[in-house]
Amino acid sequence: MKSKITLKKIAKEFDVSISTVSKALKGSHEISKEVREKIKAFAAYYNYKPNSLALNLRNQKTKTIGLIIPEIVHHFFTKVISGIEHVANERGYNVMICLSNESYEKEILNMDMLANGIVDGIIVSVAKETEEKETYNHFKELINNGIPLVLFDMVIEEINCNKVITDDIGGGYLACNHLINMGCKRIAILTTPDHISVGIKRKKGYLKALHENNYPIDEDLILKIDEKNSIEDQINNLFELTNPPDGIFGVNEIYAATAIKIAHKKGLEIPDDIAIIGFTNGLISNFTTPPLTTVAQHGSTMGERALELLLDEIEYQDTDYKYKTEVIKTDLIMRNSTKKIPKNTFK
Amino acid sequence: MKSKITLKKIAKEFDVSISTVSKALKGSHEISKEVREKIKAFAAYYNYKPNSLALNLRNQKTKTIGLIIPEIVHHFFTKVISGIEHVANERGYNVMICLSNESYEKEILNMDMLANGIVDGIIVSVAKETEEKETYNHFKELINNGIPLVLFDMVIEEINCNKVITDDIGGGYLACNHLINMGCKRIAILTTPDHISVGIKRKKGYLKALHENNYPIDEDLILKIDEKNSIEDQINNLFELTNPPDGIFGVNEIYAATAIKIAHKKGLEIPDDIAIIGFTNGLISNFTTPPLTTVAQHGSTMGERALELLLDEIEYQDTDYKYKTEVIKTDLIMRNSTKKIPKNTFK
DNA sequence: CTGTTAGCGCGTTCAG
DNA sequence: CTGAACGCGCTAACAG
Repeated sequence: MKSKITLKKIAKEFDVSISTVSKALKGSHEISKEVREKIKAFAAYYNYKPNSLALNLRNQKTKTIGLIIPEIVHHFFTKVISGIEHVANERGYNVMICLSNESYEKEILNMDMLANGIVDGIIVSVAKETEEKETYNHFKELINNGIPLVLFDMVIEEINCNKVITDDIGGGYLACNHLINMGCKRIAILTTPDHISVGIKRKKGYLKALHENNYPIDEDLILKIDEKNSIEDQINNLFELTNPPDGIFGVNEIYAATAIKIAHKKGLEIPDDIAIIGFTNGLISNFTTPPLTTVAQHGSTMGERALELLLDEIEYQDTDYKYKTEVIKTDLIMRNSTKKIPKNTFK
Repeated sequence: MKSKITLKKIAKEFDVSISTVSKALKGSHEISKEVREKIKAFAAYYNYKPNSLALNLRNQKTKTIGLIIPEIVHHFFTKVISGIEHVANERGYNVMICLSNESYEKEILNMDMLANGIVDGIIVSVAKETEEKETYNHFKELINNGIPLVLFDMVIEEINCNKVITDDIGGGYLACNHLINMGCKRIAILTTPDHISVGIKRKKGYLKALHENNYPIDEDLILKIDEKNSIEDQINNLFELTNPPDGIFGVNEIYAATAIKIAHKKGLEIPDDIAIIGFTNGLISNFTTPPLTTVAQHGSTMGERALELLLDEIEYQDTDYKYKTEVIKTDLIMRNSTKKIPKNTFK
């Protein structure tokens, strides 16, 4: 268990000064060829690597950026991470990933940790609890301390920084409109409670599509799922309505996949008796029976853009930097859970 | 964009020395109560936090550990990360996650990066390419440099360090045995090419179960899937055999779920015509039709144990530390893809 | 061609 | 009670 080799040790070995070694290793012509080669060979043999801590301290930058996400067991976030890693590699940065577990406390803990000089900038998707509490001082402090911040996915309007968001309204519209085109007459939405902004936005898109097509809005068909209780039970209630839906839009993959599961249990045919569409093109969608039509969110693009914006800000020289909000469009991925022959054509 | 506050700046503010400030903030009784309070108040107001880089450099430890995994878009790895994060939090450590993308080069790059003083220890699941190449010098160097290393999941026998592995043989045995108990007569395995050790081990368990039950071994039923080509096409061939299987064991979730998909296409009933079992209890298994019986791998337990072992080594004082290999048992998660009435009882 | 010095931010002697 | 000096490992400006 020998400890790491340092400039100092090499210097002692050859009985020269530390700076001579430093220069020699950088191939400086100030140092005689002879000494240079000797030192280089020795360093190579002992696998010398400059200590990053010391370099970072000296350069006042670390070439690493911090990422705080609420949960990692989500396909969307893993895609975001892939995107971030991708551009981080290209531009010579490292990524430090932290999980807030949707907790306000842990989000702050993570931010404090990262802010102490460890990273050059931070990318955050805000925890649900923080969004609920509506206390955002930790973000403001961060910005006050001059540490670049990019929010993505779950963002906060009032914080002045770069942002990357999904076009949730457009996506919700896309989904609902698709069901309408497929001939559905009673379209339900499985959404989140009111404090989750992405759920609200996707619902807004849903309502917009209904409105444009002169569909009535039926509150019975708007199910706000409380994740503290059984998701299956709540969705089940929808199927037991006297006037049940013939189309369902789940604002995430789990809700939609669970709806498929329950439809099967009820002996309904998908998509003939009921069409189902999800949001986020994750791992599950491809393996349900039938495969789930879904609104793709392009997580890795979001990750890429988020880091690019962050690095722009970090590496920006002048003082007139101005923040952007990028909206990433969604796409419809057609699969068999909605391949319904339009009713008006046939029946 | 004011830059971060430091001891130096506080010292200048009150016209005292840096060390006075340092002591005051630590509540040292060497400093007069008056000065102490004043400085503390000022520091709190400006949200002073000691620079981690400087601390780490001074203390020669960083309280962060590195994690290198081949891929993040895998439910298993996200569970491992959760487990690691969990004990990291408890014990005051941070985690730096890096992706090797199954590439030998990137694995080395990541290790070099982490080894330069950034982390106190490293946890790795070896990339497929590394396993294929069988060149493990980077691990040996790391150990030579005195940096604690824990391998998990994809491990290398010949490297002398702590290890945490799944009981893959036991799991394969469990899966195959279950199919036998369900009355399957011709059991196929969807496995990996021969250089992937976990695939080999799961197959070994499968063969053991066949052997114990006096089942013949039919090479036609052993399908080594080449992921460079279409998984669906390869599995499809299995169904077209003149003597097709009535039970399938997929060594991972994707293979098993794909088998379900194809069985549907062929118009087969699951589990009556064909029973299917997977490995790894991921997100997909719960949402196939029927839900997939599977061998659960306890990723988060593996993560917890891996970090615990690493911290044991890091914090160990004496020189007689000896390495362990922990084997994490698997469990059978019964769902409907194998709920077959034993043939010998009925038919 | 080589060495000295200073400084990144911090904590810890040791003198005063 | 307070401050100067040192060292963690490294680089860069400046002397020699």
